[in-house]
Amino acid sequence: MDRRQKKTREAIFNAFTELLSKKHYNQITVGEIIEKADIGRATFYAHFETKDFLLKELCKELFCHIFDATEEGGDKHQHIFNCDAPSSVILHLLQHLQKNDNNILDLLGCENNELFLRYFKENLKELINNHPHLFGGEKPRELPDDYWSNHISSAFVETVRWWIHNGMKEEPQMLANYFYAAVYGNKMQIT
Amino acid sequence: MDRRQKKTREAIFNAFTELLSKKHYNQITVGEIIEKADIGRATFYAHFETKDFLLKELCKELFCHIFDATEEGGDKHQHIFNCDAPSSVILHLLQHLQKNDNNILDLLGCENNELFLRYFKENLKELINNHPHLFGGEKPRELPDDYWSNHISSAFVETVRWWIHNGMKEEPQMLANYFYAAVYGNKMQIT
DNA sequence: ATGTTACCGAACACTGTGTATGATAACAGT
DNA sequence: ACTGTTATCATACACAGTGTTCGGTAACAT
Repeated sequence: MDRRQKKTREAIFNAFTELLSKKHYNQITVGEIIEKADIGRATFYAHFETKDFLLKELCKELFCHIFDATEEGGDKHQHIFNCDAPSSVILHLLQHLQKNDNNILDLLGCENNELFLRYFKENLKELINNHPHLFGGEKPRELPDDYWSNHISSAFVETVRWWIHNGMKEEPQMLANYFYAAVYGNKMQIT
Repeated sequence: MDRRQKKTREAIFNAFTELLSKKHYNQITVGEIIEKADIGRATFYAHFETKDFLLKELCKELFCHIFDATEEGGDKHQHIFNCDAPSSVILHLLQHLQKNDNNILDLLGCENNELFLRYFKENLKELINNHPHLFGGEKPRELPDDYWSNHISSAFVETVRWWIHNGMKEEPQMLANYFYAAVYGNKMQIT
């Protein structure tokens, strides 16, 4: 990719991220973005069709980043999906969030968090559908698969939301325990 | 309240609701609303400061309607909060939704459902905080109160979301069982 | 050296917002 | 029935934001 393209794309993302952490998405104008990114108006529209597309691209990059970095130098995608201890996947995710790479927390903590959490949940649900034991635990017999994957993916996202909303005082370890206690009725403990 | 005011307010709500069921909130313009409601532009702004305020008012009315109508001629607010069988509260709510008073389902089913479910969840959570046994069941000891109320209110809203998204094929009775199985690990059954 | 491509800046048409005005008609109280 | 109040209307308006166009310039790849 052309060095210039990469540069402006980066500049747009940075400006957009910074603005998102300060004000609500709806109130951010393209004018503000290009001013902060210091690029021309036409250039912005050459990269992104609309503000909505920019947001979607940002979400995609963030989500990919989270799941790529979760495997810290391990055997690539195998690590997270076919992990020996599925119960530690959630721990990995939470620890990764805590490190705040890419300023993800700024975005999850601000008033725009709905935007990202929604996107996050949808992808998470899909992952769970493809890898039912991603988070370990057993589904109660009488529940439809889809209901259950929806339930645990929302439970996870809601755990994160609660965590952030309360100032992230708890350690990831504790959070993971909360999650398992709420979802699996305390039948599983992380050690 | 002046008969004229009531009329235009009603007209605005109806027009807005109809538009919401057809297109996304962000793409609805004040112009469309006043045209469908057949009122003057200035009149709209005499009632609602902005489109956002209109939405908030609509949410408020819907939520109040749901919780008022849940007690069907009973002993007023006592009925829902101090119910003999707390496990039937959720059943009441689901049955009420199924009846689709006020076209609530149109709004929950359309692409704007995020808007309403979010509002619904927040109020539900507050209710649960004030009436911990609204849905019955026991909280696992080690969980903070707030985490738990957040968990079950989201679980309920997510149940409704799943139901709607899947065409509402299940009976409220079945849905309630799903909810209790997921949240309380099947320790409680509605009879 | 040359052709390609990204960027700039400025201008532009267009859509939507929220406000102001003066006239009209429905309302409420006496 | 009379009167003052108030909600509504139609129109016009200033303003902000969107997305496009175009000719010129500089960075890029070969």
